[in-house]
Amino acid sequence: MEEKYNPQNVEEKWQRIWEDGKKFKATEDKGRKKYYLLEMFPYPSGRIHMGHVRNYSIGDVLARFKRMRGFNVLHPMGWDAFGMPAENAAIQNKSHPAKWTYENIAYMRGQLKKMGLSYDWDREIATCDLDYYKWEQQIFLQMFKEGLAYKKTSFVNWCPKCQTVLANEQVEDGCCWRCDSGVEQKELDQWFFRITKYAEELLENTEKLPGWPERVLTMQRNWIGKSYGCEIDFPVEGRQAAIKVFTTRQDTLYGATFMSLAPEHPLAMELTVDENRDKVVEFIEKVKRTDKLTRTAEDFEKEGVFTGSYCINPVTKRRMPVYLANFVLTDYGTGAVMAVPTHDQRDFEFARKYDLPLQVVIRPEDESPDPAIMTEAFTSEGIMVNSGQFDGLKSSDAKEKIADYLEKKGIGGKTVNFRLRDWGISRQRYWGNPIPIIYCEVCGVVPVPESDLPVVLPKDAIFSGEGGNPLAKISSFVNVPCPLCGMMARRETDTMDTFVESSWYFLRYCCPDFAAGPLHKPETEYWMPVDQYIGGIEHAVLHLLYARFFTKVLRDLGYVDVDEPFANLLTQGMVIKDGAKMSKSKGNVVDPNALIDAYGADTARLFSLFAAPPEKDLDWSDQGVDGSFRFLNRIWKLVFESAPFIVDAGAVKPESLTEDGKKLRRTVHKTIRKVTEDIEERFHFNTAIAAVMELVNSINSFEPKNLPSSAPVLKEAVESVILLLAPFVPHVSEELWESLGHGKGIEADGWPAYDPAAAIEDELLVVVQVNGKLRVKVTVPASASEDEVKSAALADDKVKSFTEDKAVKKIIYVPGKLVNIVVG
RNA sequence: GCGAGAGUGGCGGAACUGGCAGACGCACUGGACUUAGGAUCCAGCGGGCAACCGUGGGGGUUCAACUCCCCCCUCUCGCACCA
Repeated sequence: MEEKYNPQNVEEKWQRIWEDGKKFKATEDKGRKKYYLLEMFPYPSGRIHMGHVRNYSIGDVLARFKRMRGFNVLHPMGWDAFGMPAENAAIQNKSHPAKWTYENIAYMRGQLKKMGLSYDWDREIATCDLDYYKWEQQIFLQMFKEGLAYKKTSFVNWCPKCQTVLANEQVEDGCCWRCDSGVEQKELDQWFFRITKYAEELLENTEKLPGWPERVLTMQRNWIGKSYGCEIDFPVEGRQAAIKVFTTRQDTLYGATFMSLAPEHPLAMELTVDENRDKVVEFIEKVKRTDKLTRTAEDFEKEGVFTGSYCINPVTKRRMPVYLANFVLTDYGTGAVMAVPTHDQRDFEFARKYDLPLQVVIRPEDESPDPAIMTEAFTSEGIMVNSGQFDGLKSSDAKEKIADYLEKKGIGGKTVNFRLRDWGISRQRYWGNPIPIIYCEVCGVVPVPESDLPVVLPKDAIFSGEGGNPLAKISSFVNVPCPLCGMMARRETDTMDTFVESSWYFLRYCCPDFAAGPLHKPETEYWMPVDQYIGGIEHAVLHLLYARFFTKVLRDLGYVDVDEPFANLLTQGMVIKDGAKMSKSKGNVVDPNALIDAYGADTARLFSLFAAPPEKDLDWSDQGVDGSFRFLNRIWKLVFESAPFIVDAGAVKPESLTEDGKKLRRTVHKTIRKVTEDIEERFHFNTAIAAVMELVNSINSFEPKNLPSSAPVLKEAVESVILLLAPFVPHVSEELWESLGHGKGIEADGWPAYDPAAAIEDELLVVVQVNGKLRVKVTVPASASEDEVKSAALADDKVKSFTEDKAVKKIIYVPGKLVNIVVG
């Protein structure tokens, strides 16, 4: 053992031992309890950043901890490798997305290995590998067969110059982020996954995920958005047609004075009378030119246009003018809103703007609002008025009664509505998984036969950045014979959303080499569900909901038999520096490479775990890193200096311990308990590390170290420090463990055992309060009775000075902790 | 606007079911060792001379509140105006 801690030597040595010995290879073993630990896999953007360091350090603590506890741990890593940045880089560098991606993967894999993360690299997956995405095509075909993948038209943000679809984040002030042209709404034929079929189960199962943070579940529930309401038919005047409306406020039905349709509503043009046609067309065009982002912005002005038609309120028989309104969304409900300006704020503003009638139907307990002078809608519950037979009821009761009434009259009825919409997966991009579909003029939409899979992404595309999807310009790819009739047909050139790959990669990790299908049941059955999933909070809804959806689909297709993929979820906070998220534009990025070169991976890991609990944001501090490095040096020195005394020492004999020895041993076992609980139950690695630091401080002040009688307890203390630190700083721990004569490696020797007998206190420190204020602390024997503790408290001189000449009213006693003397 | 979360020393953070506010670390101050120190070791470190005051602000419940309840303020994150 060297006198000085040299992280580079130590880390290289142990990383080689781990890799050569395949120490982290996971093999199914029914005789052992399995633990599947997973961190969200990275996008191969080029280099790892501090967020990765943090995420993977957190995961590695748990992986190593569980292995030391005897679990059969699966801890895999891979790459979410399809996506837009690769394509952009190809355009910029006149290169190919595959080249860029695989180079990045190679570099980043090296970086992760230098972190000493305990992955089973034999299970590595890159989603752009044919061996991965071809199975996804098979799953797609099965979903198509089941009606879970289907095609429909929908509106997208479209840049006319780039000839490409834009995500909301690529639209800046209504213009394309790249060429600055005005963005339009374009109707495109797109592929969708029918996630709404699983809306009910996805919602219900949120109750069965106790290991998920409550706030993530809340966000998912809100996203799915189940609401109970009514569908109501409003007959159109002078026609057979009716406008169907969804509402959760059927109690306000008698106050509906006009109708608002989404501009995309199928009846919009049909109901427009000739003399209003120009204005309506102009309005629809204007809404089409507005991108989704702007349209949903807070300060977006509510505007509309009158179609010239009327519908009839089915209960009041009032004529209701039919408007198109820019704030009504075609995707939610039925795309039509019965407008109740007195009791809905948006309708109120709209009515004021276009001078539409108001009718109050709910009033507060003690006043009667006057529509003429109202300044805002009354949206709370109240008493029904102007509502026929329902007058006088509480509005909450009227909801139920009106729903029943509508059902009886055949005008409408109760219904359940979900906010959740089907998942659009079509992307007009090259670097993604091709959708295995062929369009034949005769046979129509033809799925590629499974025997013809895979549809290989062709290499020979040109990345000019102009004219849309490069795939569509490869004629050998596009022009293929129809699998049914053999006539020339056209291949689908859309690729799948990259969220599809990340929706099932955790299943493929169970059987990454299986060559006969996407998944192999014996392995998925053994490993699934993921016992602990770790990743950023930004995935609280989309990725985590899609992965849950896919798991249910694959269950119903017979591939897996779990309902939920992730038993426990830990969402970690961002890495912050100088008050902002680390980013190139802010110039506050700390490069992991530089950190590891200067201090070693153990220090990088230790600091990122010690500076904050995982779920909170972490404030980066270069000085804090120094502190972590110093701590590892102190440990090194402690082991180096105590080794001569303890290497040959025997086991502790509790009966022959000195007072100081007993005290040190008590600290050791209390620390073992605390660290175990902090890791296992709370993921509070920062306090676990703090506890070990305290133990180290106790060992350093323990004297004498050089006597034979001290050796056993000193040995136990020092070895406990090493073992407790092993999940956090594995390299240095292995080295120190070996230097004390242990040859098998730390994980083989296991997690230290907590001995309750060794942690028992002889004496207790009891806090004495007078009227709730701390006055003194008294030490009593651990065996002292309640009366003895109270007497000891009252006998104290300082306490006496606060209690004399006052009557003791009451004494509160919290066993082993506190006495509060109430005087008056 | 809706939804979710957070406010504790100079800083990061502790305080787990209401029971010692500030563990642990950083920074800082003083000292030791020293040719030297950005190394190491020792000591101190919320404010106030003190009584006391202190967990964003104001009320409340309680013997006791960072913790529970009500009102307000500030900050962060997410979003698909959710009828």
